[in-house]
Amino acid sequence: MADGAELSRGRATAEMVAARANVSRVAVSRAFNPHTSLKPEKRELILRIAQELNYTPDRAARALVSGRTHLVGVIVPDVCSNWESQEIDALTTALQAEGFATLLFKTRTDYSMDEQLLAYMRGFNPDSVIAFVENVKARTLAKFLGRAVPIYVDYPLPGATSAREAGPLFDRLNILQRDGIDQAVALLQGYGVRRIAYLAGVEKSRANVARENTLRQVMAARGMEPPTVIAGDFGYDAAYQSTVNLFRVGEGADAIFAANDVSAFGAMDALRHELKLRVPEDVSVVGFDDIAQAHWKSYNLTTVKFDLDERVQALVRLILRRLNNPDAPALEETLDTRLVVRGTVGARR
Amino acid sequence: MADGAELSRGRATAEMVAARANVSRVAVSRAFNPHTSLKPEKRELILRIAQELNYTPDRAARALVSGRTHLVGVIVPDVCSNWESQEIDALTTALQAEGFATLLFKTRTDYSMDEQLLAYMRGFNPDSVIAFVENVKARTLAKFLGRAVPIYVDYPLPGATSAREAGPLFDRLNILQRDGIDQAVALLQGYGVRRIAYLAGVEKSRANVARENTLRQVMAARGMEPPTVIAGDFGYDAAYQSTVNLFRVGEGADAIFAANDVSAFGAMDALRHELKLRVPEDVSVVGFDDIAQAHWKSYNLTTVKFDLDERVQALVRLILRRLNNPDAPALEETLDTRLVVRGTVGARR
DNA sequence: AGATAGAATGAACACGTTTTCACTTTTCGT
DNA sequence: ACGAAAAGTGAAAACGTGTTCATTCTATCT
Repeated sequence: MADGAELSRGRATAEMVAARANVSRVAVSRAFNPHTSLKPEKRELILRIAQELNYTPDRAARALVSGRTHLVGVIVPDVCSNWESQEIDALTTALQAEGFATLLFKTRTDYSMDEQLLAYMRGFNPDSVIAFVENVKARTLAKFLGRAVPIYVDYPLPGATSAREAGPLFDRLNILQRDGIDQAVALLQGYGVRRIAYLAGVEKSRANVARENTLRQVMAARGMEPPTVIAGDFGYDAAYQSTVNLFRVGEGADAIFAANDVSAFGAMDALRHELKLRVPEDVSVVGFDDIAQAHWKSYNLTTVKFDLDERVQALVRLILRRLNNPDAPALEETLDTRLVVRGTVGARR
Repeated sequence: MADGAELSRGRATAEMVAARANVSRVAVSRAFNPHTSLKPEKRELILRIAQELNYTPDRAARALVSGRTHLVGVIVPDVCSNWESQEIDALTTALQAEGFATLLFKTRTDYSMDEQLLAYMRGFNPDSVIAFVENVKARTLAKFLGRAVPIYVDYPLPGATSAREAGPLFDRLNILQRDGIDQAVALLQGYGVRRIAYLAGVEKSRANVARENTLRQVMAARGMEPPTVIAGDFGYDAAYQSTVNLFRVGEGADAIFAANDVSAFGAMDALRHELKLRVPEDVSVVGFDDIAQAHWKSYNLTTVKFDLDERVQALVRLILRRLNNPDAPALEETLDTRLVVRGTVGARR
């Protein structure tokens, strides 16, 4: 029963399992790969011995020969931002169930280092990439990512107006913002709101631009004056300050439409605790995302939601599809948004 | 100028760079490894050509021969939980700066699948592991992790009473809860608080047990009756319900000491919006963590803080130290906590 | 100038797996 | 019971890099 080979780096190797089981090293490899032919009892024996020895095929070696790392790179500007942390959470769970793992990278909030970061990430050879980046051109992405599969969420790539045009590597998941925003504006209008202020996110980010433009279109379609825009960065503190300024220095508003829920919280706290105004009796507030905190009693925020689970499922489906079929034509899926009505929109006093 | 080799899998290889630069493949390898001897102008030439060809040494091949993946596995029960998302964020930034990447895994909130998850993670060969797991024994960890370096945060491993005893693989970072909790209790006592309720976290989690025990000890040392304990799970909703029960069915309390900030928010919202009690005039509230939301105006929470940046820096320092010197004796570092006074503790009406 | 130490170099091997390709054994239909 | 088809098998060749080791070149010292 002497297992000829020594412990290599503390881990068992296929060679050692083979020696123990009196089979060839190739048989061990086959035992771990489902679509190969191997006598069932032999496979069983090998797997048992492998378990005894605590053996698992080395992923580095596997990656070297197969070109697959089973890593999915995720780039976000801010893990703490509640929306993104919820997305990362759901994504990690889903990927884990499929035999993958999340490789996390952090870009800067102002999106300034995106290109270097992509190059850095490429070094880890992820099989696929989900990126919340902003200032990167389609061809740069193609250059850096090599054979990896980026799935570019939410917004069109600059330099490629459609998924098709960007080449087969770029699948895309769109969020149709119009429905939810239209429902929100309709609700506000029904309560007699006339002057809406848009509390912006990071100025040139595509999320912010898309939301602001959609809001403008929707309001115009309903015959309303364009919204006042006040600055923000998707964060609480900036939202707080901007809201205070809007009412102290500026002209105020009947309602605030925030670029995301956290901004809405900042606006609400400014209204209530600094400006001594009531929500919604004096000013209505609408958010975007429907993060978990939106239902907390202190805020109870009316907000535009898109279904996170649905989105993550779609993302993982796209990733797996492309990995199994790298040359399939680019796919584009679209998800809806809808308004979740809670307590921050109401009749004016 | 014909570069003899073809494109391999879409990526340039050291062979191709060597051919272009008229040097051997070994020279290319040396150009990318700082502590090797290579004529400066030659290294420069190689690096230039490498950049032209968009070449980076393949990490899978590198990992195969060196045994280093430059991956750090991080296991958390819940990415969304604000404390953990802030930790992940800081950790990712710090690791990125050192040439590593965060490999993220999610365990279940009740910590039930920890062992399988460790085995799964081990398959990816992380160089080091930072785990928020609960029900895993020291020897199981040693078995699964092989040569990887787990750094076990906050709480002693079951089956190993000291870092030393667990063997050289286990460094540890302790949080000294006593100081901050004592300051909080002193503050409460100063305002005449007598009956404190402890709003618990996940029942058997080490974070919860440590906080409850420390609170008991501190209160006993100050001559107070032991706290009433009410159930919780570190989340908002459970905290909300438990607080309502405490005052509707149970005996109430002068102050609530919550296991973490999110629980404290749930308790505050229950007090204010459901029970129509004032904070702090009727009931004082203290949290634990000092997450970003704690300073939001709606809560303005008095809470026990430990410095996240300090902690993350210590963690990364420990990781790098062990990677450079695998056989160094186990190290144990300790961090302090302190009370951050805001507006949720005050004189009773 | 000669001896010598040190740096620079490339050939060969190692890392642990998957895959191809012949080859051998088993299974099945008649 | 025979042949053909199918399934099972192991030797050898990849995959792309880091690391010895013996060799050649260069610069320094006496």
